[in-house]
Amino acid sequence: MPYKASSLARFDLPPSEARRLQEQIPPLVVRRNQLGKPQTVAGADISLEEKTGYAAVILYSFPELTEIERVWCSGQLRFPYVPGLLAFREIPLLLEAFAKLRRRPDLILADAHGWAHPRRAGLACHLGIVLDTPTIGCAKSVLIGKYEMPAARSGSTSPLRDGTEKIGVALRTRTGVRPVFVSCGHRVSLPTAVRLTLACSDGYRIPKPLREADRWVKQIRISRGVEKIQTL
DNA sequence: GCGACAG
DNA sequence: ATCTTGTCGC
Repeated sequence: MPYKASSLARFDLPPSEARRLQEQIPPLVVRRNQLGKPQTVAGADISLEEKTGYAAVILYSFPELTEIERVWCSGQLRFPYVPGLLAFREIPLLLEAFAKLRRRPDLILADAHGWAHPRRAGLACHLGIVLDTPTIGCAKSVLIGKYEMPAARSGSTSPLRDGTEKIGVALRTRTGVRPVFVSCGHRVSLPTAVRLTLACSDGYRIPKPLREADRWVKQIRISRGVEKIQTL
């Protein structure tokens, strides 16, 4: 089943226009639960060498977290890395990877922020809208906002705020280890996003779907790099 | 003007 | 993100 089309699926834009496009996103973002009990969850990540990017998506059953299928693809990244515009750099390749998936995920974990973005239009929100699929933003560091360190215990949270607005949470996914930053992507409320992120965590800081996608895509990048050298 | 800045 | 060895600590 193809993904629903979106007028926001335009990524070959100059940074100034990309920012303008992002302003259209917040009103379209659904930050309440609009997902049933997810039966599957996908982790997506990108690895790069020079301008060539590799994207991988691994689909798991939920809540068992048993792998169902994995896909990857590679291509040239046209957009530079600009803080706040990560979506324009990574989403095109991610879309190619998701298109290869035989089954549509009920939920996607993105290695990026969602609502916790200067214009409330992080990659997780953008991807969720373009794919018309529930998404959660799960980032390893802050892009915008301030927070107090949550209690050391796994499961502890503390709000991530931009001024007076709570835009996400710092979440301990593992006791004694620095937190990850969870924010709404699309069709998932913040409390549910936290609950689902914890449900995808298995004793490591990074939730399993993202950790495994990251590990696999880096491995692909390296082996492909060697392949290239040996061909010369 | 200065510092911050997902991946 | 990626470049990189050893090293501190549970």
